[in-house]
Amino acid sequence: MSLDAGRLRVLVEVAHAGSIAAAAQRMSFTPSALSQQLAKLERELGCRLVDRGPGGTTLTKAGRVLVSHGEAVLGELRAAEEAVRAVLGAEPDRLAIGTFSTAGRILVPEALAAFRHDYPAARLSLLDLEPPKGYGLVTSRDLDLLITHRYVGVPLPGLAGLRRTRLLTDPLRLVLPADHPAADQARSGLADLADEEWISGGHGVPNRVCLGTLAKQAGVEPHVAYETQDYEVTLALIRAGLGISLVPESVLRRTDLTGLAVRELRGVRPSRQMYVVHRRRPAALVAAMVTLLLRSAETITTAV
Amino acid sequence: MSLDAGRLRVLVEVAHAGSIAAAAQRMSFTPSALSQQLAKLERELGCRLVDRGPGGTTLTKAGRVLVSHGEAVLGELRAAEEAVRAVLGAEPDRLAIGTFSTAGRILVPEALAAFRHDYPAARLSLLDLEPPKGYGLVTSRDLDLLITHRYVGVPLPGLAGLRRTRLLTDPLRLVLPADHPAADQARSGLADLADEEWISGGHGVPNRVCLGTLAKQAGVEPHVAYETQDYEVTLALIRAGLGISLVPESVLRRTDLTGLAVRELRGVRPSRQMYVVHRRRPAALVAAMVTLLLRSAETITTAV
DNA sequence: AGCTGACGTTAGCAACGCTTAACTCTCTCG
DNA sequence: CGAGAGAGTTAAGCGTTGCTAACGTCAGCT
Repeated sequence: MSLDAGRLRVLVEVAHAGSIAAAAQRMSFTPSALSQQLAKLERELGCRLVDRGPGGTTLTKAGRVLVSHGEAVLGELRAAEEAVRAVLGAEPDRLAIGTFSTAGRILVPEALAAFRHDYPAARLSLLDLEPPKGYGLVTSRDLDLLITHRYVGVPLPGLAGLRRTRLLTDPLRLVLPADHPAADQARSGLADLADEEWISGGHGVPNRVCLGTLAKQAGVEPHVAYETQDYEVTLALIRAGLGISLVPESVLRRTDLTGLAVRELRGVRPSRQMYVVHRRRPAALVAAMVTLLLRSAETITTAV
Repeated sequence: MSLDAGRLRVLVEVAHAGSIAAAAQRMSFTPSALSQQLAKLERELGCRLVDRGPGGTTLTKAGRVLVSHGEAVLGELRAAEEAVRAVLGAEPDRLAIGTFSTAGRILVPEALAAFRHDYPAARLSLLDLEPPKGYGLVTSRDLDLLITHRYVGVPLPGLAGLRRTRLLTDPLRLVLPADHPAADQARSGLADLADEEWISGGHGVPNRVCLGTLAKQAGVEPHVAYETQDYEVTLALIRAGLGISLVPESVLRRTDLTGLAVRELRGVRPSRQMYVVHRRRPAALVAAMVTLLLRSAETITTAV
């Protein structure tokens, strides 16, 4: 006897949604149904898969392993269905793209416009995802394409059977209020800024990890006073004189910079790199979109 | 809504067994149950998957496509289960090997003996399979290892995510009765033997395809009077003076050759090549067995 | 304390899927 | 040529599965 694909789907959905209740809503079931399916799955395997806690569930080690394999199973199931439809003469016309916020503003629109022109019949869907999430959704074919990034110093997620192409390198700039004392120098070292109040992402966010790594190399520990994921918010805080931050070049290019001073860090050249991730043997639509994204990235790079 | 893995399993079993009734027996169900599952699968997809004929079923084009993807799904399901067991500390101890008859006699026993010595706790299972069958069983994890062959001129099956390693090249010899007129010459061409009665496999059997290809190159058409898959039978027929045949070297080495004359074909050097096929990222047991098989193959080759 | 939100449990009911038993079709053999 | 065997399908019956609904439990919060 073998595992049931339906139960695996439940586990994967619960893992993605973060709680049984949220997954149940997505799947149009009652939480009870999912809970029972999970319990049965755990009974079959003889081990716990999720740790039930108030405020949501977290996966056990076995659960994480099973989720990643479950995504592969779901992906194969969809591939099977798609292959039969292809035999019947149905061209795939759906393209689901996952992207992080900045890319969604600076990289995707241009590519999407060109794509609409080349394939007017294609049905596009977009999903916002913050790195390093989303790899599993490509494996399970919920996404055809994932645009993600990685700050240098943060390890890249392993790609099990996926393909990853670098789109562009996005250097990080030091941004401070225009009237800040350090704004006079063209370059400042992290050590010189040890007493500043920093603005960055929360614990574990790549953003924050990168800042921590850089500071550690400089022998200092930054004081993060404000935590936000959103670079627009970050810039507003800086403008208000509440702190300083490292902000990607690509974000700055599309923003009003009045009241801000943009400098380079001394000694190091931090950056984040943007990638596009898709399955091996991409369909025609996927390959076309990758090409357009690369072109869009090139436009940005050469515009520097 | 998506395909059901259980129904895919039914389709795959039916494809392998060649008929609904045979698959039902293997799965301990009634033919009616499988028939209903297949019907439902066809209804869901909106196309026929099997052609019902008296004396068995054959797959439609869509059916063949779905079977190959179904095998991938089943393989992922087993991989998922195995991965969880691995997290729980269970070492895999099962090794299922598929082999064709000659290899089962000349190549496998030596490797198997060494394997038993190195891994006494491993549970081995063997399955007889005639090439080019068996690739799908590796994908679906029914087999961990497939020992197969291919006569030159016969196309190799495509390997979707599998790895194939050549074990050895097995030259084909012309075998005729000891008192046959042509037995005097050390070499004879196929054109010289155009009027002989040949012994070979049935239509579509690689054996037969190879003979046909060689003969076509020589501008003749062989008259196949006796059809058999079994080389022992073939040799017995030759000994009885009923015909001649091409027989692999490896078969001849383990057989009593009295009453037979072994010669080489003039002009061509036909052969069959033996391969071992397994999944990417083989488990420790699989990798060890491959090594032993390669060593066993080397022993045979150098013993020439 | 009492409330809220999230999860687990139990009872009940609907749907699914298997078996039994008939039927169709084709090929085979006396 | 008609009986029989083999393969597959269809219809009816029934057990199992898996859902919902209502209730029970526990942690954190006001």
